Amino acid sequence: MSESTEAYLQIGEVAERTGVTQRTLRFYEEKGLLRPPSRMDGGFRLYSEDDVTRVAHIRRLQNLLGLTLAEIKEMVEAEEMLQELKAQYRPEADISEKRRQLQEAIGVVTRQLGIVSQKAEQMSEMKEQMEERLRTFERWMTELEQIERKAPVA
Amino acid sequence: MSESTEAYLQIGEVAERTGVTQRTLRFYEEKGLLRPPSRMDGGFRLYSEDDVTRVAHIRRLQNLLGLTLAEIKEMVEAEEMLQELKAQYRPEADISEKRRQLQEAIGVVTRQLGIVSQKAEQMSEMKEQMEERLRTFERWMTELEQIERKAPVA
DNA sequence: CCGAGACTTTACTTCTACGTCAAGGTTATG
DNA sequence: CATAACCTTGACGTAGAAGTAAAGTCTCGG
Repeated sequence: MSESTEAYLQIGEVAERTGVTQRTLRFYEEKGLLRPPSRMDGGFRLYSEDDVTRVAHIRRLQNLLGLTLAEIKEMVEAEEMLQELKAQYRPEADISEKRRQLQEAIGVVTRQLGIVSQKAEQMSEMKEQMEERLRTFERWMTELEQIERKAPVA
Repeated sequence: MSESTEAYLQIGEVAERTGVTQRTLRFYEEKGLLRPPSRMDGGFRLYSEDDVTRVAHIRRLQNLLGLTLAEIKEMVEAEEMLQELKAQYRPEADISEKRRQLQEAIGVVTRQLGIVSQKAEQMSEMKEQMEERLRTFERWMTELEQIERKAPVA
């Protein structure tokens, strides 16, 4: 096989490399989170490295931000737009349309950034609380040990 | 009614104050996330202020960290332990047992802190990436506007 | 050209975290 | 003591995010 040009991956490999199941990959495709990949003549899906990256991204959005797949879809579509704009940045056609797209992309990212910032902040707060709690525990432990030293277990 | 001594709350009030439904409160109880509250003679649940706090805590763990209720239960049980230790800190009985409990609590909190720290860090990373992305978008927008100024829309 | 293993779609199932009645008991108040 | 407002348990339903099984198709190495 020509494993040189672009190194396409079958679903099994993508699954292995991303840590999700094949079912999940098909599911994401079905839900519009992954663009339908190209196919071999026989119908086998052929993914690109970009797809692998995207899956990783999706998972991070899920795990870190706890977004639903519907919400993630929105985010992913903004990425999509970015890619498109990047690609066809030369053809100077229809600038006002590009402006519109760009404006929307900025809106989406701004909202997302808001979410992330807020969560990040709350997270830090929580972290400090837990550190404080841990210090308390450890102080108690020290005290307990001192008591034990004075009056050892029978 | 004696609304003086401890100000117990019925499930409706707790629901209102915590922003979750009554169903959710019963559900959390069922799942062991909330200790079964005391009851009136007729069977109505009577919650304490502590319960309200705990529900808020549970919700934060859900929203911020995206933990499952099963995972949250573990965390909440550590809190429980903390409360217990705090309460019966005077009776000097069975110090080695207390030590054991304390040690376990420290372990749990340490693990939790690990999770939170990691997530917080990843969150910051993500935030920076998004800020970077946003700057890129805005730079492009500026460029587009300059182009438009030179060659206005027909 | 053939068989093992990878892949396809379709369909049904599971799990979590509740929502939504239903039918009836309790409490506070006029 | 009536009655509205509140609560009880129980049972069934649902949305999101996949898991699993079935039955058939494709690919590739030998």
